[in-house]
Amino acid sequence: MVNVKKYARVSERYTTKGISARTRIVAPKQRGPLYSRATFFERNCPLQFEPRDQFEQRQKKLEQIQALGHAAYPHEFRWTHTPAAIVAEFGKAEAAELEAKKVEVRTAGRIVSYRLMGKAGFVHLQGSGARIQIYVRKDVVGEAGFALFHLLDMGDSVGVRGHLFRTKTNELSVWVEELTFLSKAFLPLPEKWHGLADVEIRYRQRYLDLIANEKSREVFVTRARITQELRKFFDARGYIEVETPMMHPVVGGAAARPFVTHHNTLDIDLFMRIAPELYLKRLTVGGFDRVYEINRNFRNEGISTQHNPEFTMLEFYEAYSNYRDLMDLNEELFAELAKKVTGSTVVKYGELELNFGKMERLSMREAIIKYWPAEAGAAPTAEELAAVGGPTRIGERYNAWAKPAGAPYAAAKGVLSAGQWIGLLFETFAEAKLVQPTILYDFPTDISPLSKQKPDDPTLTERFEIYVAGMEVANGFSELNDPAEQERRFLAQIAQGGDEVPKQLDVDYIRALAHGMPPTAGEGIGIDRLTMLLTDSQSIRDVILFPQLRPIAGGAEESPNSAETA
RNA sequence: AGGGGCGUAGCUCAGUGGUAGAGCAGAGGCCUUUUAAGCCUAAGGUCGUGGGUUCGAUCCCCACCGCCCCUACCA
Repeated sequence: MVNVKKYARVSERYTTKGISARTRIVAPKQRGPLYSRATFFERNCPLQFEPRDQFEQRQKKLEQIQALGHAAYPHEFRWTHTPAAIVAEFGKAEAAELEAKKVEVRTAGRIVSYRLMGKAGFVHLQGSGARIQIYVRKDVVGEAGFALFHLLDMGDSVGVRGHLFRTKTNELSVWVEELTFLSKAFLPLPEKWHGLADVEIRYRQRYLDLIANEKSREVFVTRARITQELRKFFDARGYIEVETPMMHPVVGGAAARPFVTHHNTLDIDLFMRIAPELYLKRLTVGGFDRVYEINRNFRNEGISTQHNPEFTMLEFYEAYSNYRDLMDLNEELFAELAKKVTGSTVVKYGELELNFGKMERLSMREAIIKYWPAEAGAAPTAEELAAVGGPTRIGERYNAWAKPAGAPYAAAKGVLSAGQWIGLLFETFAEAKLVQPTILYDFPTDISPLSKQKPDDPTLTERFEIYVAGMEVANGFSELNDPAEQERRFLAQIAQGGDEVPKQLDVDYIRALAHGMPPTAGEGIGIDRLTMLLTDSQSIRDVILFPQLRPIAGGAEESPNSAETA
């Protein structure tokens, strides 16, 4: 709980009532102890943030800046160079050259270091992802300009006009002739050389993370480049990008628990989508032969370093192709993407070096044979895995060893079909072994309700997944386009029951298939995980700007009247 | 959900069963080429919360809360 009495006492000392209405700030709610309501005498800035002493102090400084004749919140600053542009253009220019040219620049940024030395001072401005030092002298900017300089704090935004030079220590700097106040920071920046280390604040107040941690900024710039390159890749191949509904009357397209929401006027429950798949395939029926969507999916499941309740997926569909065509396309896509984004097809990921230049291909049955633990006895053969009742026997044989040995146990929920056993065995001991980019193909039909069966073996489908660093990053298949078979599989799923399975038949999807869908291959790629791999991030929260976190206990619900009623 | 770790000044961290420590940030002063600028002064803490043991708890014990990691479901 907020210590109301303490704040009330402080408030009497530092009243902010002289500040004009225009200086009000609108700020996000924070955890309880970090903010409170102003007292009756401080209506101009109703929310008070911690640290209070600086919050008050800096508001007073803004008043003084206004008293010097500056606007509290100027509307623009015309610049000629961003800090990054100065560094890029003149980073190598020598002192004599700069002196001769006397390059005039106007640039702006946020103050990230501030060193005042009597009648002069040095400041670093951060903007456009770079830093440029500025040098402010009293005898150059004048009495009024230097008074303004005195009232600046770390975190403030300023603009400067001046020329470039190099200091004694040879740092490229702006010799400031005119200083323009742009915006006041009432709250301090994160600590200056440890930066912002508190991961919770990094996620909750991402803006601070982006200011303080260059690595974090780079991750999100890279993320933007990834989606940009993906769009280029598909656009160049004749695809069109679409947006399909995020609110679905019937869940489908994946096995996952949905979020439920409600539409008031229609008075119906809607499901936040768990996959765009069924809508995108309706579009291939409609004649969009090559179509993709990059957007959010929502799954009401666990949160972990690899799972966020909302995550971004690229899904794409290509008519007249099959899953082999997609495998080839993926090899090209991953290699090209890695190269364009990181500069190399070999990418560092933690302790690993991932080679996107080449993808191993392995069928699911081969993976089980290959990664079968040697201690568990002789590995099963391909014939055993294909035999009637084979997978069940193999699963029981594995578990008979795993349980006493303390190895990962293949915990079957209820009675599993042969295909379910294959999938379970793969996940139990093989999946985590797929470190280098691997295309794992030929999934059992039982666990692939939307994939087309193999012509020579109806127990298997033409489906593959891509694994990297033990993580599933993509899932694609030759799309099942036989409406009768699709209906049979949906009904089998519904009969199977369980939270993760659709409970309702998507009749319109079957009808769409009944209008005839060309042979089509489709795939989904997890953009968050892909970004993790290409930015060397170990947690999905490091690649999602505002990851879902547990709400702050008490804080957000703090009574607006608590200070007044205390 | 189960197991492990962490929680001390605004930040990063020391520390002790007997009145709480540093650096940085913030305030005041000096300083016209600094860059972790420097020097001087003062200020800043319900040691996560609640119980218990004790003459006395920030420290020991218990519970709870929050965050992180691992495992389970999942992409």
